[in-house]
Amino acid sequence: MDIRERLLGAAAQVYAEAGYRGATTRRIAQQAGVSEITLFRQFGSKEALMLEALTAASRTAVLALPDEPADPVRELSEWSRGRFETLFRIRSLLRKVMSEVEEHPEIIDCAKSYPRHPVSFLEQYVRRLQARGWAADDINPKLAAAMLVGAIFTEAMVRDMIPEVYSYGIEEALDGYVRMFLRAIGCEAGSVETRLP
Amino acid sequence: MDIRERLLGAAAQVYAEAGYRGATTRRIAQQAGVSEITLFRQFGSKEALMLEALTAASRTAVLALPDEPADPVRELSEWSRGRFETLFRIRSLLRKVMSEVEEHPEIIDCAKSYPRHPVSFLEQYVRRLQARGWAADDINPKLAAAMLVGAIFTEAMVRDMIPEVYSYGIEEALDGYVRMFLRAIGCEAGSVETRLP
DNA sequence: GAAGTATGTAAGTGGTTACTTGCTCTGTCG
DNA sequence: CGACAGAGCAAGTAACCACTTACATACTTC
Repeated sequence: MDIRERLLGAAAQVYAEAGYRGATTRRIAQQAGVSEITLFRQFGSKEALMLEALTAASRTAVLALPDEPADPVRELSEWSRGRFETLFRIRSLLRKVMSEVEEHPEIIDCAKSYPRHPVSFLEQYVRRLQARGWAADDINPKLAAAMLVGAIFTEAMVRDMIPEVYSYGIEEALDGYVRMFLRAIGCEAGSVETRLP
Repeated sequence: MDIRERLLGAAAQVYAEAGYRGATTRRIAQQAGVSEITLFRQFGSKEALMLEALTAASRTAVLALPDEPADPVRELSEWSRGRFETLFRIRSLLRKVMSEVEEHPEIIDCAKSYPRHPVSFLEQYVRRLQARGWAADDINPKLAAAMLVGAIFTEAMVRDMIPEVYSYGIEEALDGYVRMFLRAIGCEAGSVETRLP
């Protein structure tokens, strides 16, 4: 593999493990299997390396929801599961970024290369459900989306930290969240099928 | 004020700003307005100081919910608001703890001096709603509690980081969460009053 | 007033950090 | 074969880290 890419990958991994201050150039070079001097010759400084590494690492595509809702339970279950898995996979890196944004605001700018935030995908989906009469009109779509996404986000962040609180299985949890979410927005289990042509 | 307490407070504050590695003994002593030597004479080492400071800082009482539910909307709104304010106030410290648990597992042990976790308070409340027939029986109380608490937690953690996503007001958000939560567990707006004697 | 306690200043310990300099090795290309 | 580019090695820079020693100063307490 290319040495630059090895260094970028190692930088992201070590940063996820130890944060900015803990990600020493020595440790990154060792992880990449190259000498520390090569790191500086390639990127000039630790800051330049970390910025490029985090920008590359935050390029994770957000799963889309169908434009035409057909089976909300299935579609939302799959989407929630994908959302959780993405967040859970990068949870260490996310926790470091969250804790260091105040000190290094520039690191969130490269993480904000997101074209759109997951909440707005779900928000649009809720709007479409409302448009077809499958969800109550007095629901604020943005708030509803934020609630489900927030619950999933918390599972991904906290689950492995306080296991005695989050004792249930993740499958069970996501299914439960989706079911309660649909009830909350007035999209009951049987109501969709009966309204289908 | 006592010098020990000043140092403990300063340690917690600097830790919340800069994390463990960034909370240098020099900076803590400066923040407390004492000399660095006094810090070491009082606590022996940075580690001992930080452990004591974080243990003290995590002693935040969890608001209780009434044993006898009477007005779910009001009771849950007040509880959610208190929960959010607590989390939002210590959000910087929480973010640091979350990002450093993997490296320093001992810091979560002192934070776990919680007698009970907020989720279990809400879980018990949902059980009591179910016992009186105010909530659906097919709802998993622990999951329901985790969903609302997770949504509030996410608001407290992320709100000030990506304001363009969380554009609505926090009052509006908490009210919406409580309303959707009650719908989700089958505790509709009018259903409680009609069942009251 | 003497003794003891708590705090301060000054200076320095060894270790680690990001980063640099000078030189050597190794592979590729003409 | 010879030129050259990219990588490594050894050593060293100044700054910062947690922590220590030696000594002076204030304040209380008997």
